[in-house]
Amino acid sequence: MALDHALLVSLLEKPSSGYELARRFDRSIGYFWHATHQQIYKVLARMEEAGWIVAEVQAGATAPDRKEYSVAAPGRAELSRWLAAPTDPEGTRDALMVKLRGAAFDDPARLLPELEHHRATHANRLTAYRIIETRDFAGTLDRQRALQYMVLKSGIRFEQGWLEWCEEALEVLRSFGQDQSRRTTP
Amino acid sequence: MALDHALLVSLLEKPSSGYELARRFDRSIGYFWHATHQQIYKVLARMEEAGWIVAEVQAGATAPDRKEYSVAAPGRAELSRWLAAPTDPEGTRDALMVKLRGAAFDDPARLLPELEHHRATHANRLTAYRIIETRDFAGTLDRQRALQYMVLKSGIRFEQGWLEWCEEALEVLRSFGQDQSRRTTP
DNA sequence: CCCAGCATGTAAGAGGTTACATGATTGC
DNA sequence: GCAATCATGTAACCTCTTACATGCTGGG
Repeated sequence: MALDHALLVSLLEKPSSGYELARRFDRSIGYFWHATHQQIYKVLARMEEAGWIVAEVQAGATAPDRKEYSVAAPGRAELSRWLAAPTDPEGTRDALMVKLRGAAFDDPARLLPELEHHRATHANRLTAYRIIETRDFAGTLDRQRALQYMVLKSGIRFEQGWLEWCEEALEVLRSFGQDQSRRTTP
Repeated sequence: MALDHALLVSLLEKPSSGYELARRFDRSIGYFWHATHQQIYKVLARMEEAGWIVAEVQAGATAPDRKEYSVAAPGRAELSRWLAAPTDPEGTRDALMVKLRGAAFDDPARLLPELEHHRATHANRLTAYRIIETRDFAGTLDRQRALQYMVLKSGIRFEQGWLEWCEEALEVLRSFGQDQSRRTTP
């Protein structure tokens, strides 16, 4: 149930419409939590009914009237409660790892494009993060900035780790290319 | 739909009952993909109906008869197809990052126990991986072993990154402890 | 005139979690 | 006798994804 809280934080940072939130979940916030607009609208409606957020309807300007949500006192209280409540680190679920172990029963070389694609993706993300780092987090930071920077830093660390691992995995897979045996269990 | 494939790989590595698979998903396989027994039984039933796997019923020994599943030709074909099909690196979803950004609107010190818990969890996992590493992956490795080792290495890299990041985050949070202002937006 | 962007949603289905349910065997 | 382990599942519920649906405004 953490999408609720991600939206609360997002709305505290800046009151927004569902549409705007959806766009932010495709960029900045999306780097550590992603969600589609369908999900977002549903959760916003639920939270409004619960009184966690309030909508200010801005009529006239747009086709369906724009609704700008902001966090109400109960929403703030709920966020505060959730912040102090312990959560276990989430279990990993990575299809690529399954594929690697599965490659032992197929031709490992078929994974090469996949791994290269992953490497490229992680390299791109790392570059994007580095740009944000120099642009937004140089010099002295206030408390909010410092916290945001910690989040960005986790992303940087993470992507760099992935990148290095991809290189290593590619080397290992390529070293298999020499021998022509196709399966370990034919 | 990747649990199907995780189970196929697992059954190729060793034909098993649903119960055994569930236990392995709580340990070795669970390090990169977790699933409950309820899920596993459902997917096994579906895959058996689809002809991907076959069950050998071992009657008599246990209360509900034990069913040992192994992968049939169509299952192998499906796995092969999936291995070559591209998948995007999955989007991150980390509640801890949401909490960090949320802490700017609350007392950041309340996150300390959570972060310490995370640090401890990642430290424990790292230790567990290191033990597996020395025990199972020393010396020369065949192809299957080399692939498994790559998976383990990603886990090690990952946990080490988390660990270092946790230390860093704890230091930053503690540095806030000096000033007593409670909220950025009161 | 058309397309991109803004803005809202509904609906069906797949996947995942939590709780419930049963029953034999083995070791203490 | 009791608890742990082996072994199978069902049911309710929630979340997430994918597809569908509508309609205005502004720029080229």
